Amino acid sequence: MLDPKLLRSEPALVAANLARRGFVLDVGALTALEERRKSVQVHADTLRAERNARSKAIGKAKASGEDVAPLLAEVDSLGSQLEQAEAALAAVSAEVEGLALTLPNLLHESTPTGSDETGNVEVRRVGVPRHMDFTPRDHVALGESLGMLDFERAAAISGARFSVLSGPLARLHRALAQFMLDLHTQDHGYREAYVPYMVSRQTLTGTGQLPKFEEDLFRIPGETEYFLIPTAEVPLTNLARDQILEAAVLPMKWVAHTPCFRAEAGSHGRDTRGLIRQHQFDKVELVNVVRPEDSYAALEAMTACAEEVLKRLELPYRVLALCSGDIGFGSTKTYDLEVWLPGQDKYREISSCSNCETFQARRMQARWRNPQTGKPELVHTLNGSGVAVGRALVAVLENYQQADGSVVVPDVLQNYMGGVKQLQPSA
RNA sequence: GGAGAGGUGGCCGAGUGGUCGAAGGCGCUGGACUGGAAUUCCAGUAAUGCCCUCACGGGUAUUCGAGGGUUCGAAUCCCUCCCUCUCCGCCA
Repeated sequence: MLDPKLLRSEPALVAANLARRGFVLDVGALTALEERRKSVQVHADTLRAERNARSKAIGKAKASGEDVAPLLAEVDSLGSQLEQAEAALAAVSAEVEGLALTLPNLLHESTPTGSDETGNVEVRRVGVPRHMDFTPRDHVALGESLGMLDFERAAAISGARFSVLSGPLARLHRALAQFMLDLHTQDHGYREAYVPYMVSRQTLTGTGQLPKFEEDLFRIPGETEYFLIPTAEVPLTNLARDQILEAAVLPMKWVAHTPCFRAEAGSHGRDTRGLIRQHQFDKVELVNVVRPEDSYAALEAMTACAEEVLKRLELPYRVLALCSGDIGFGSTKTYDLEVWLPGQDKYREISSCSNCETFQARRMQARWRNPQTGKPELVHTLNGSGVAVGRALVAVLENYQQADGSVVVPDVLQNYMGGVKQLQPSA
């Protein structure tokens, strides 16, 4: 959510910023709505003040034993007037709120302008794709020929966009997650968390997935409404919800390994093959809750933490600064990490690190006590994948494949594989 | 699932229809005392909207788990829901 004060005082400025996203903010309509809200609220407040004053007088009169009947008569018509005014206020407030929740975040000045992913700017490229003197296969061919990856059984169990991993491949998947968790907790100062995978509507509103992107989520019917988390960003960031944090506890650096569930609405026909786009996938997620002045340094640091995963796995990748047309709803600035996939002969997204500044904090009422002012102020929140486990598995399979269809286990994972150094068919 | 008890400020906790944004305590901040500190004493100490003000600040409204209701007036009474705790049952 944007700062309502800024929205009121500088609507043109806000509109100009959002226009870089291709988002059209109707300043005239917004201003008119705001004017209406203001007058309705002042009216209701005035009536309420009147009523309060008179009620107080009645109380005093009663206490001193006077006859309160004439006072009661005076206040007679106030009730219905106030009721009407409050109903009007509730209606206009709901309208304002509804609008506010659907506005995307302002962009940081360093976010490049562009209309779609072709406008993203490559910041750096790390590692060189390995030369293969054979035609590289994609992870589906590799996994299936190893006999460890089964989309047919998954389809029978659940339908499209699910997978079954088995044997050493399932273990490799687990090894990747363990490796990432250990890296971030031991070397990067993150605190591990185990969090709910089912969350409330309010929680998803806090991080910005709702109300606008409900069709991307899985909702569980039942007496209590739950949604499956689309990312651990949701529960981790909401750890700060409705809190006034002491300055000393900042920055909070959380890491969690969770499954993620996405309906992938609107992506029919995209990445239908393989593990790239599934309804269920695992991810190791990083979340920072920081003082406002630290958030851009934190974004660089968090991106470096995600990159370290790929460096240690010796996977070639590049870093993109997402442009205004491709960046997420709640983010002011985002770096995507794209890993090299020989099977697709291109770089594919494996991590996304974003600074949300106060956008989520305002929705969640996540604050800290600023020692300078002594007042509660909104924190900045950041999130980043560190990294997507399923896609990391894809990258390992494709980059470490051998001519004979076997796959070498990266050095840093061998301890997690009980000494297994290579995935062989029929293992 | 059954029975009971609760949810009040940063924290603990009093408050069963009016002068209650809310006693008291803790914590925190400032001041006095001290060579410095502890102790002690004094004072201050919620958020948010709107209006006025260049500003300092002031006014007003809302907020006592959430939402409805009763009433001139609700932290307080009624209804629904959520959450926490205790005991029992069940269970991983």
